[in-house]
Amino acid sequence: MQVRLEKLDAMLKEGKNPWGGKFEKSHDNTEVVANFADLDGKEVTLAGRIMAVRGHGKATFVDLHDRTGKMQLHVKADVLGEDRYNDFSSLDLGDIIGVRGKVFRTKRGEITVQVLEAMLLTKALRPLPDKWHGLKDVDRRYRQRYVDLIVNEDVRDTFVKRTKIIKAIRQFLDDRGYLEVETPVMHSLAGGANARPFVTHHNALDMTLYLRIALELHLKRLLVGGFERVYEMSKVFRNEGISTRHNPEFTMIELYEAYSDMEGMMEITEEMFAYVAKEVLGTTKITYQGTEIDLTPPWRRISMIDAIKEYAGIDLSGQMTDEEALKLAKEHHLEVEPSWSYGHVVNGFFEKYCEEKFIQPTFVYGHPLAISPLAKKDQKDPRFTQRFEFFIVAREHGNAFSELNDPIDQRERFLDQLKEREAGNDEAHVMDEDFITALEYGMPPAGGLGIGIDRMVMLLTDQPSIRDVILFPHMRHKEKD
RNA sequence: GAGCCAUUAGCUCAGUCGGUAGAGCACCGGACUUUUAAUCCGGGCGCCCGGGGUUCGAAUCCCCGAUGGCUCACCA
Repeated sequence: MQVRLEKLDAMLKEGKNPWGGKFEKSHDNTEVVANFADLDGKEVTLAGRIMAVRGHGKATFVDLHDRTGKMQLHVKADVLGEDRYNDFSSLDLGDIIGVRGKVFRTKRGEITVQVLEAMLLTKALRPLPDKWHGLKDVDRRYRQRYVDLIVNEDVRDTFVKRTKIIKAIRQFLDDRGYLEVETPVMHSLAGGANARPFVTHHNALDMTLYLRIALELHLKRLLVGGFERVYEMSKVFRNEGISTRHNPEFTMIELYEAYSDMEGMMEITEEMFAYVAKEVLGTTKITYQGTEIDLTPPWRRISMIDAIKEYAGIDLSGQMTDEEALKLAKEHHLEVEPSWSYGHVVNGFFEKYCEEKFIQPTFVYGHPLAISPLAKKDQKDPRFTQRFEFFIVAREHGNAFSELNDPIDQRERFLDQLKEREAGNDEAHVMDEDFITALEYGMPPAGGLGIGIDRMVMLLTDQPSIRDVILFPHMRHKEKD
């Protein structure tokens, strides 16, 4: 860096501008390669970052990278003249330059641009990481993602794919008549999910606000308002632990469709995954961390009670009291909370014995009422709801239900949640009177679905950690030394 | 929050039994006009994550801390 600062000083003294300005590119690098037949022998202007230099005395080869890829430049003293050749030679790896030159093919067959004119557009003051090993230090890769992106091509590819995935989801829903909307990020009540919120404060109104933990309750208000198909794909925030599958702020899509139900949401889920995989990867058969995953619809469907029967060998289908359920939990060494009822025990067994089994895409439906305060009851067995979660590579990717639209039932469910909260569960839902008022105006029967976008991107880009699909993941504040 | 592991040159990594710090790439100087991890010759490069301790002597052993990774817990 010291040497580069000296070079910068020298340039400034000579009256040269190391920080550039507008530069007209005639082509991107890969366009030159793609259109070589037409461009052979013609002039082009290119711009990008110097990523490799191979000097041969009075001639030099340079790899110039732009957003599309690499182009080899050939720089010769007898073309540029001695002085300007020497100027060029003083450039460093990492510098951003613009060039004008003639397209040709080298003896070795590589399409190359013979440089006729070159100008420095930006001086890089810091040296790049090792050209061969790249940047591996995970801490720095996440904290200084810009460096990661400069040197690690596969990282760039992952984030380009992420954007394509999100675009394909929008396309899929827009084609089905869905309306994309924006609802508030700051809520006076953090509802719609079981999670602890981030808390902030509005000074002028002197009121506590929460960053949203879900999109649910506002989107359902829009169903009341007459938007029959809506979705929002955006950030939500949960004040919880960080892991390879959890980031405190993450991207979620929730969609709601009037006159649909849980089964309609199953169809839309499997079709959406298949559509997106096909658009972005060209296939519905993918590999995740060495395991073949087949996203082709239809996916397996199994009830939660049947799953527990199959994988834990425990039959919870019969009528039983909360005490009996808790006793059963104890016998199987399932850790329980004092506030738990039958429904929590069912969920506990499911999480302990079943979740890890669902490698291939699977809908698990029929969640207990106690853990599903916003879902319609199962008409045949009111202990359960018309709700499903779906699992791929043993990870929950999303959650859906036939939406509860009975305001009287909804009020009771909220009251039950408040009891849980009083019993010590600080993630239980809060009462939202305005939401109940909205339901009282009439919300059409509807199916609703939420999908964790980051996990979906992990799956489709074969990345092991959520931090590999979030450009700037949350990191602990590094202590200043 | 708990356990285990890691942290050494700009980057990727070695460093044996505790004895004055090493390689490749990058960088600097030189040679070289079709190379592509170019090659060849020469050179400089260090708060060994931080702070204590043990020791004649610590990158190395011990303790505390920071940051990261993995696993677990939490979290649908």
